[in-house]
Amino acid sequence: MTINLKQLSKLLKLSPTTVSRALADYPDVSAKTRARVKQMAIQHGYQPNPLARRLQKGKTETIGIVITPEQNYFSDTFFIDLLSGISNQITRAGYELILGVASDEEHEMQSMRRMVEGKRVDGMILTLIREQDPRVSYLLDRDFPFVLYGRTRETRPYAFVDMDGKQAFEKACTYLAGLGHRRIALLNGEPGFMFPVGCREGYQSGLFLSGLELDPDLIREWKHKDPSQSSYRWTLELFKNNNPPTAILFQTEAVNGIFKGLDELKLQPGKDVALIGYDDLEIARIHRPSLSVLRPQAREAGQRVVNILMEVIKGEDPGKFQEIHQVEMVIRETSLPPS
Amino acid sequence: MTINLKQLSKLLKLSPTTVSRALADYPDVSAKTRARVKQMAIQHGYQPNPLARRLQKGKTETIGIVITPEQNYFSDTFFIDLLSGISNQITRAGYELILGVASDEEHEMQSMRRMVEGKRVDGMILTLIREQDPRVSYLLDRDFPFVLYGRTRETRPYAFVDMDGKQAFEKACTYLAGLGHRRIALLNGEPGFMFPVGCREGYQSGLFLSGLELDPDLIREWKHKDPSQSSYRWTLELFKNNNPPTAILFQTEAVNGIFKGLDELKLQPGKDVALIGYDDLEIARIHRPSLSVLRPQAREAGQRVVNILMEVIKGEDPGKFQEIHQVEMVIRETSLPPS
DNA sequence: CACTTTTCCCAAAACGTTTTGGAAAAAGGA
DNA sequence: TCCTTTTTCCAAAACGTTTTGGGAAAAGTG
Repeated sequence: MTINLKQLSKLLKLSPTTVSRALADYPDVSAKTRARVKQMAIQHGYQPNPLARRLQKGKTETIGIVITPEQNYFSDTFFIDLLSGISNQITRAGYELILGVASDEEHEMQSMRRMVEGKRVDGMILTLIREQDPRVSYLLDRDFPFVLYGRTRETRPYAFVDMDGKQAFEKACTYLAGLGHRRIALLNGEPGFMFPVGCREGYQSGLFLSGLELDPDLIREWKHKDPSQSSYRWTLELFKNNNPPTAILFQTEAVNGIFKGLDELKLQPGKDVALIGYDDLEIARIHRPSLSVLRPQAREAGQRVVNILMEVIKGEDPGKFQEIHQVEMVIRETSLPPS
Repeated sequence: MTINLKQLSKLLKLSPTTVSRALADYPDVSAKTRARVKQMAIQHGYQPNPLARRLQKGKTETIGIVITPEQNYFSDTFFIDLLSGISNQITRAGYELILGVASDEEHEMQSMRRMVEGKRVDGMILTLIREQDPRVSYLLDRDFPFVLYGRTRETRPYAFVDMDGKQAFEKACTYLAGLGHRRIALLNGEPGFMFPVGCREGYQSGLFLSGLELDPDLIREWKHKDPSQSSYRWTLELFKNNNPPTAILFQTEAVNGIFKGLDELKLQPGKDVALIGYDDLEIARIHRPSLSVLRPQAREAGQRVVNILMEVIKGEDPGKFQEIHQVEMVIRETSLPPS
């Protein structure tokens, strides 16, 4: 059915060497034969066998990524957008994306080690980064190429693409303060992960810039394993306060719980309590009133991650690639002045 | 760093042949040397280079899958559960899962062709199957191994694992009728896909078994691209009926729109309208009242898909593998008798 | 014309396995 | 003991590429 290099070269009455080099645009094959080779290759639908090529080149032409189901990041459009950017860029480079699905931290590490130590990939992409992330130290220790989507606490240089969560939350916070809100709550992601750290920094800095004082009673953290339930409980909690918030900042993942809590408290989202979420999930656009959000460009970030990883694989210094992307704020209907 | 077969055999003062055969448990190597070889292999952490092995064996040891972002199947736990079952089973077989992300039908096909014609995979897994699915005919035409999660209209024999959507909806329908509901609506998935076909059949058969008549006004279809919005509109529509439903069957993906519609109509889910959804998504468990659902076992299905695919790759007749899995019904709080 | 340079092509080696087809050594049978 | 069978090992080939290291022919130079 499919033709290989030897057969193609026989057809052309050339050596496999020349055919290979013609297809790879080496200068030491004449323009005429190159054209002839390429034409014949197309005509017979020749494609070099990837396995043979990779073996010879000593490269797997493959990138690995491991996801975890608990990772509610997977919910809705955000993660799939990131993955889409990653996948498309990898395909464009002629590479492959191999996927591991791990049920917990231990299997996550195990899956990654299989890829790395089994010589199954040239590089790794990591998401949902923890403050202390064993995956990062593992890869740094053996000098294996990788790029983080996110950041971690690590002094050695490494490559990452991250969203500017700090600046985003600062922007949202000062925006709300500018509308007259003085009691702004933060329903943040779970500690241990790196992302909530930036959110909190931005929140604090936003309060400070607006001349507001930080009240620890207005900060709560929901659980990754169970965003809706935990955020529901914390919402009720927040309003037990005798000086309750008039606005809440949060990750959109937690929105169902918040809506539910507010509903139970007979508070109308947007009207009685201003809301701004991080991530523009479907529910944010659908809901009435529609939810104001901070919108990271996941697709673009995914593409950058891959481009950077390719450079790192080529041997570039990972420390050179540390990108922090701006996050846009989309004002919809849940960010009005306090009533 | 890592050792290869030649180096290992030198260490053992054996030929590469013998070492290779010892590790593969061939009977023509003595128990003693086999033990010696294995011990040394473990000690040095030897792992055969997958590229070399695959090239020699003429197998990629790789399975491909292509997903699309619109595929709101991706939402929440369902699809990730399926993927998790697939991934784990593939890993167990020493294989790899490569992932394509395609933005539309055309790119979906393109991505699959790259995998198949580029000799990048030994088999394909297909999800979100359409009634007429060009992917299926493509693969059948070139006799390439594949397994469907779902079914399609195709006379040639092929392997699939599917959920018994028909039986599930029949069960839900008769259950509701048994409670006294006489006006049961179906908010079904988009035509063109295969899945809603079974749902509708089950719905009709359930009505029939309960001695109820089918009213076309009680059947509506939401759009894949926009489940919430379209189901919201259809919910409002359903209750404009001068003989409105007292119960709705639907796919849980569409639940947000339904809740919203009912809310606007001042109807309480579970109390004024009974609801049973297909798929046990997080929202179904979280919501108060909690949603009664039909629960497919996605993880198990994923594992079966892989096991079957392995058989088909070995050359077994695909027609032998056609599995329809039972779907369990979970009664929670939204399936009460009519008020 | 004789020499050097450039252009164009190729044979052979290499990548790291597994498989094929023996062959030597040991064991069994008479 | 001699012949046959079984056990245990291995050299060489193969998988399909790319790279290495030339080498012959053509073109340029004086």
